[in-house]
Amino acid sequence: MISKKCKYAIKALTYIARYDDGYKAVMTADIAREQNIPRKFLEIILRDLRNNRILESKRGKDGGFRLLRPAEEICLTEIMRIIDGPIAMLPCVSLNYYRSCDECDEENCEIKSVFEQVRDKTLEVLNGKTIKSLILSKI
Amino acid sequence: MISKKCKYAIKALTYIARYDDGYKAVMTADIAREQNIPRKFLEIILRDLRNNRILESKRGKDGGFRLLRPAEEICLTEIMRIIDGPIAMLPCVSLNYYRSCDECDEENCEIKSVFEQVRDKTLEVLNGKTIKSLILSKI
DNA sequence: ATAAATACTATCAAATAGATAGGATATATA
DNA sequence: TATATATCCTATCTATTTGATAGTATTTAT
Repeated sequence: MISKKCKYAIKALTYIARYDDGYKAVMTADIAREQNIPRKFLEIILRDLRNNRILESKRGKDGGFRLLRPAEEICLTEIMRIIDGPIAMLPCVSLNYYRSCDECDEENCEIKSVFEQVRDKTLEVLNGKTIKSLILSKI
Repeated sequence: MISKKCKYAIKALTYIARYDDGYKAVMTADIAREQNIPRKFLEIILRDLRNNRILESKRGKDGGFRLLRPAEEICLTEIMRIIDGPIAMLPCVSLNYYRSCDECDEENCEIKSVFEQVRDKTLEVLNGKTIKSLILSKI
C-alpha cells in the first residue's frame, strides 16, 4: 500500500498541473478543497515536494505553487520515492533504498528473486507514468 | 514493503516444506534457529498459519508443524494476504480487500488505473509462485 | 510421572501514519 | 505604510502498526 500522504501528493500534483495557467500559482486551500485533502496536512506535503525540487512556491498574496518542471518530466516513481521511500517489497531488492536483510544469507535467499521480478514488473508500469500522462488518461 | 512477519512466514514455510519427511513434524525451535527468526514471534506466525489452514500442528513431545496441503498448492499470494492483508497499492484496486476511497470520486480518479496495472503485473508474477517453486528455484 | 512440545493471553517499546495548532515571514496592493 | 493573504516553520498529538517478549496452560510420547 502507498500511504495516504503519497496519494495526496500525486493528486495535488495533477491538480496543479491542470490549473497552472502560467499566470497564477495554485493555492493550497484550493487544492485542499477540490481534492478533499486536509489543508494543514497538504501544506506539509507541498513543502516536501518543494524541498525536493518538484514544486516552486511563492509566498504572500497571490502566492501558491507551480511545477518546477513540465508535467511530462515528473515521473510517478520520483514522487513515490520522495514521499514513501522504497517501492520494492523487500529492502534487499530496492534499487534506491537498498538495505541488506541482516537475518538471512542473501546469496541463498529463496524469496529474493521473486520480489526482484515483482519490482521489475512494477517499475515497468510506473516508470512510464508521469503527471502529464495521468492527466491525459482522464480528460 | 512486505512486513518482516510475512517474510518470516514464507521462509518458515519453505523450511517446513523442505524438512517435512512424512515422519516427524517440524519444530518451531528448529525453524527459528535455522532461519534466524525470533522464536516467540515465530510461534505466533505459525499459529496464524495453522488457524488459516495452511499448517497443521501437533502438540506435546515430538510435536511440531506440517503442511496441510502439498507445497505446490500453497500460493505465495495466499500467505501474503493472510499475514499482511492487501497486496494492491490502493484500497480501491484491491481484489481481496477492496475499500472505497472516501475522499475521492472513484469514477474520475486519475491514479486508479495505474495502480490497477501495477496490481495485475504484480499478481502475474506472484500467482505463479508456490512454496514448492520457491524451493525448487534454490537447490 | 516427566520432559517436551504447542496454545494462549498479556504486554511492551518504538516507529509510523495521519493529522492539527499557532505563530513567523513574505508579498501584492490599496 | 497598513493590511490582507499566502506560504513557512515548529511543535504536538492520537491511534495504529510493527516487531517482539514473558509467563502460564495444555497436550502428548515415553
